[in-house]
Amino acid sequence: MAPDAQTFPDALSAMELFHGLPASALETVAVAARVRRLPKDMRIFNQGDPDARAHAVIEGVVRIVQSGSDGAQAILRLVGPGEIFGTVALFADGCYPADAVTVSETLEISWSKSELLDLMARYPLVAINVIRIVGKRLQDVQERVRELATLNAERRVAHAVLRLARQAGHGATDGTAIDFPLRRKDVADIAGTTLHTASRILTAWEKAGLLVTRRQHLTIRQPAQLLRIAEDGADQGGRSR
Amino acid sequence: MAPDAQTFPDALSAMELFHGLPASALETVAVAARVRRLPKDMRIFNQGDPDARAHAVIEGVVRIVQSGSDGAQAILRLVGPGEIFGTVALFADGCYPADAVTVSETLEISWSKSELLDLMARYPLVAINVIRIVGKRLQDVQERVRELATLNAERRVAHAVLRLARQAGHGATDGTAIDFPLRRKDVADIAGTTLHTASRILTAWEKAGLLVTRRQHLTIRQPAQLLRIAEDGADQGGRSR
DNA sequence: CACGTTGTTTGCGCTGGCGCAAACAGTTCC
DNA sequence: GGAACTGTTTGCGCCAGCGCAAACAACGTG
Repeated sequence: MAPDAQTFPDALSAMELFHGLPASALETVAVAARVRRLPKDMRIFNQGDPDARAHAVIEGVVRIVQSGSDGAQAILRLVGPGEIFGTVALFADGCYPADAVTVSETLEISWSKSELLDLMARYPLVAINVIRIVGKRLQDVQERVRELATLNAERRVAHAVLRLARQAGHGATDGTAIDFPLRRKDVADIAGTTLHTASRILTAWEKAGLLVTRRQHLTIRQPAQLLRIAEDGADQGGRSR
Repeated sequence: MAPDAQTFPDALSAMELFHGLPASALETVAVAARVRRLPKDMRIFNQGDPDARAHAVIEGVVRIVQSGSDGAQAILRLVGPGEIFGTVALFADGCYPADAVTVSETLEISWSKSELLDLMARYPLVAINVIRIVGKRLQDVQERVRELATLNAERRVAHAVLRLARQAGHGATDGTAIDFPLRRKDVADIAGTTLHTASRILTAWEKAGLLVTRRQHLTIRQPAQLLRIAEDGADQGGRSR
């Protein structure tokens, strides 16, 4: 697990960013990179910081949060292994548009702007990969805009939970578990609601047997039912009324 | 105004997509392009259509709308002259993620996937431009996610109106006018609220003198006050309570 | 083990803004 | 000019879900 020359090429070649590159290219990439092992709850960068770098997660999870002038904040994304983050800032105004904080202990790798530009110039495929990655993310976020604009709180939470499961779900015998600490507040900030409403909804689902929660931990038992709530808005009658 | 060889290079060189390209490259671009003049309310593509092309607006405005399984829809973007749209689909799954409909008569230009890839291969700068454009858009949409998740209806409408003014505002003597047809329903679908709520808010603002509306037309008189509502949530006391 | 910290649940009241419905006002078409 | 259409305003009732507050539960720490 130590960040040595052995584990790197594997981790790098598994990244979508470097998909399709020859092994020799990965060497170049590895040489240019800065790698850090970060403890839990470590701030990697803050909203508005200049001189952005291109980051990626090798192990662990990073939370991307945007805060408003008031305290209110929205979780834009949870970044898992193999995914990049903080990269679009390089090509826009150079300032990070959100905060990045580790959710659990994380192995992070990053490149400076000039290093990334060099890589893209040398391997144009990297640029294509960036476009594909950012494009997919744009589609995701746009879908979320529609959800926030048109769905009620329960359906938004359902979408949030399913998205988390799809992205970070670790299949267990008794369902799909999310294997990093996830607070009620986090679910709320992802779904665009309050801690209280999110808690009530999750509790109701737990009583209906759709999922199980331990402190900061969540396992989905009946994804089909959740999906139905997310899509139809059909509550299965599990909640008291 | 006719789409002839004279007007093209000008329009193309003004596009951010081709920023920094030599004149000779623009010739290549122009040759590969398909250009169409479209009437108002024409559907350019539909959500889910395969075989996406890369589009751009030369004149006019195009509305990008995403619809849910129920009728509810959100306006993701209004595309003005010089802007590209429908392009990220090329690099993702090849299917358009939303509908595109002309808001007014529009001169549209487009390229097929292979043509765009050729252009990017020949002129790597185009790929960089795409990344910058999509990156900026991603930042915009992410900001909107936070707004939808944390702000109340009035502040969301204020942000929507200001965004429209910034993007498509035509400065007149008596304020900033938006010079394409804009219905109350459109404002609502942008701000993530209902036609009724949007109407009430705009009417209140009109009574307070912040803006003037004629049918499908809107002129901002006091952007500073609007900005204050958008930022602080400070209602200027113009609305009766 | 006692204590502080952090996360979760839940009751209660209140309100923003949604939903319905109806009237009204420009526009286009015949 | 009348009729059909499209867009806008507004009144009214209601409820989802926010906000407050308080109790509870799990965890870490000395």
